Amino acid sequence: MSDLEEEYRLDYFEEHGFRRTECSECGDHFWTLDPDRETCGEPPCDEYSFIDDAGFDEEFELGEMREAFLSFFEERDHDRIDPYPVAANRWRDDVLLTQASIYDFQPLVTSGTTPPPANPLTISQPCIRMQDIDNVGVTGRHTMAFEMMAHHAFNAREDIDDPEQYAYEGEAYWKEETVAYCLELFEELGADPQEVTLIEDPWVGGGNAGPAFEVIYKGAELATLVFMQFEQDADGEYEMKDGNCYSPMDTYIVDTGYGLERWAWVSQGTPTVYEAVYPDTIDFLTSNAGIDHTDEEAEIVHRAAKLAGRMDIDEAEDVEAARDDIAAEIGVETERLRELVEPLESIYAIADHSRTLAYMLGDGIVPSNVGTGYLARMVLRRTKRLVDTVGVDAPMDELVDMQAERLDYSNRDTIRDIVRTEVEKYRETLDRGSRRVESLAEEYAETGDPIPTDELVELYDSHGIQPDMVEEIAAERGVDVDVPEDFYSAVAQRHEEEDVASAAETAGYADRIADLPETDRLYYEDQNRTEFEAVVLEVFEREDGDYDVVLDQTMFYPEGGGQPPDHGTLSTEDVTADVTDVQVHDGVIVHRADADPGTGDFVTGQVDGTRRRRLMQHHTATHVVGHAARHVLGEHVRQAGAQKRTDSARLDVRHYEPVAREEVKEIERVANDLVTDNSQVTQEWPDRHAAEAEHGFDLYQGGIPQGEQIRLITVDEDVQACGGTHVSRTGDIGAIKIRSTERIQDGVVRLSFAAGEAAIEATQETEDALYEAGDALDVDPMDVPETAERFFEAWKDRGKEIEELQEQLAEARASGASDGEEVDLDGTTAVIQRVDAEMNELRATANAISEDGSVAVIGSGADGAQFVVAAPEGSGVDAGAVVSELADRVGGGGGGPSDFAQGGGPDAAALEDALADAPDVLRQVMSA
RNA sequence: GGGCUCGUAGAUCAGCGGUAGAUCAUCCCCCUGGCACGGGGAAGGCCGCGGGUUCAAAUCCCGCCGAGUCCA
Repeated sequence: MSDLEEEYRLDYFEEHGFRRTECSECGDHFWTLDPDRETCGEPPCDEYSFIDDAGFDEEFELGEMREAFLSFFEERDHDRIDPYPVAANRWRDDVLLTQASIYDFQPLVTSGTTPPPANPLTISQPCIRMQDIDNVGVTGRHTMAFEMMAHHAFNAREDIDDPEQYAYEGEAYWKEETVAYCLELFEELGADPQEVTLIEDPWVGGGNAGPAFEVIYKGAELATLVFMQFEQDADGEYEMKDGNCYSPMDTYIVDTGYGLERWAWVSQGTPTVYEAVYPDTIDFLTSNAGIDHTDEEAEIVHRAAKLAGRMDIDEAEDVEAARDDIAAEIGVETERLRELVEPLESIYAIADHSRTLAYMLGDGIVPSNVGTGYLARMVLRRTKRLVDTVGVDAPMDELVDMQAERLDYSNRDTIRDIVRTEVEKYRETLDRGSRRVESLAEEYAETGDPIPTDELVELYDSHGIQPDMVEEIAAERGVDVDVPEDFYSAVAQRHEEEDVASAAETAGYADRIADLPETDRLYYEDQNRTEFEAVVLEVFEREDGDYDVVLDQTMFYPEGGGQPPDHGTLSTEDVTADVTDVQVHDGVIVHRADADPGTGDFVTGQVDGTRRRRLMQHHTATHVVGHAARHVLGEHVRQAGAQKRTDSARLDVRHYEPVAREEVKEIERVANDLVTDNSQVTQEWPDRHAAEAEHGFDLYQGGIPQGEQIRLITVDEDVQACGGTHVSRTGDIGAIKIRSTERIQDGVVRLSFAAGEAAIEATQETEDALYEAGDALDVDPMDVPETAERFFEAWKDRGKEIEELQEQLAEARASGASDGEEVDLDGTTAVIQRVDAEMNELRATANAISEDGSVAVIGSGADGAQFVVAAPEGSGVDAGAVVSELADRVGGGGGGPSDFAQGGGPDAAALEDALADAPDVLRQVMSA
């Protein structure tokens, strides 16, 4: 195993007089200019020394700092790149949120598949790290939202067999320049280089690794310089700290990260990072919450923050532990300190969370119960709780809007709307929750037991009610709550048994087609042609008897982008094979055919034109409907999935509330206006970075394509990266009919629609249903709604009337008792009667008789054989036992409480005999 | 994407195989000089929809629709 030590020996250090030494406290190796330095500089080995003693010549606000950084690197031949969205799942599917600037370039750029937008480049990338959520506000240094300033260089080895296989070649720069830039930046800002240390700290992440420096200045970690150059490899010669082995890659990448907030903080020397980042917001929130400290109190808070900053506090729990020490050092009671500091901690967190929400919602995340939407919902609810606890009296949408304004988002109205909707939803959840907890607390108040853990887990997991809320409500009713220390792991326990379905291994194509050339895709050349000539390159016989045919070129569109494959035929002079499926694997298009056209032969391909045309209409219509939905519902609307068919298509779209009927009509109108405009639908193949720069990541609503060139489809103002086939003018769609909308998940709405002939068919189908309903009701179709309503009302009235009549009839029967047999049972009268009617009537009759003081045994042969037995109180007859015995005689069963029972069986023929035996049965039961 | 919970009167919920209930709201009557309260009564239900099991389903099973919630 090679050690990485050599990797850190740079000429730069040699030339500038740096020395390598080992920290006397933690044992890490680091580089320094200071001949006397013994410790690495990072807490806990050293303390923060910039608080009240700013680290640079000038103080920088956030924007100033960002500009200083970016222009510094611009002056040194880096291209400035616009930041990417915080929703990283807009361009990659392995993560939800952007957590570092390098996320922007993974995986396609780092692997060398796609060129970077510029090389080298500099960027200030907004990031969100949810894992820090508990620390925000409390530790003084953690923020959930932050900007990672960075300079990146993408390099590829030239001493390999085929340097051209990568999207970039040669070396922009590597370690020497990276370190030099970093220290030059410090010097330019007026930092004392003697106080800078570079700690050797190998980096590992996402299957890659490499040497790295943590750059520390006055106790604060201000930059990380990562030299990504290894990839995971079981046979690799470098063993990294994660225990895996790594070997060198052909590409090697400079990945740096400079935390903008920390740089601004160090430049200002405020006690906490929040005061440097959100001075205005904090002023607003403190005055709004009515927090007004005396000079003495302000001094205590200031000293406490300063002390906390100096300590090694990396987690919120550490703060709690440190609170006593801090209070002692300042000379105040711990409790007093807590009262002063805790509201401020909440306010810091509110400021940070509001900014996080502004980023998330500004970048188009819609709150939901899945994905990034869920994360946004969690942040919003947490913020709302903090706002309520600390007594801030401003609406949430205003707090978020303040940040959105600062971040210069243009969709602020939508953001406010979303926040208001979410807050309202949360209020409803809390209402529901407290009602539930109240009734539960009352239940346990009666028994005197504490509310057990499994009830708590259930409340949290299924109803979103936090244990502290349960405690609060339960306490009002004097009920204890059993909250275990490891509550959240008890919740996790519940999820542990969930099965992890293993993905079925698909297609054994990979090795079989690896040597075949990529198929020429004729369907992009002329999307309206259906006939073509080709040469058969290879034929594989399938296990099911069909054949997989590979051609040199094809007009057949393979399944992709939610568009199903073309069907059609491949013919030679001898054979005509039906094509029923077309798939693409690594650029090789495979046609599934029911006959073997013969390898090496010429074939004539014929695509099923009707099917293709219908699919194209639906595909273009999908773009049109998406565009119309965006127009009507708002800019946040984005595709969350789509499927096209020959008779209909569906488009799933992110939206935060149900789509109203009026909105559906409006979308339909806008969409059909686009059809009427008959504008050209164009395709082009621009460079991907040029396309991204011009149109943004909204291009990738249908998925993220690979490669340096991407295919763009433009329909009116709507531009999307799309591999599907499209009609050439919007007029060719014919018509668009939205058939239904439904809520797929919270935050996702499905629009189902039909285009072209299918739209006509869909309309006809709906009309048919209406006509049939009209026929059935014998009214004009237009009168169906009114008539249906009238009929439904009349039907309900009749039900009530029947019930009333049945009761009257029952009473008449009971008082008349003419056709019933009366039996005397030790002073109590029993009436045995056959009434061939339905159960309701039987019950009513039995009830009426029983109310008159007699035992009732009613039998019916209307539907099999059925009995109802009712016994007045004190009769000594167990109705359940009687019914059970009688029902047994007609081949069934029955039962019920002793005063009223019912039952029956299929054998109607035995009913009379059973009723004849009833007196005996009654006597038997009474004596039993 | 997966797990869990819930759909019963206008609202909130109970019932969880055997006659559909409570509270609030609504309407009427009584009490009062009037109001609040109190008392008496009435009206209000495709028990989400569709299948299945059963002599019998609001209740058990399956599917669908709708709502909520936790996790990745």
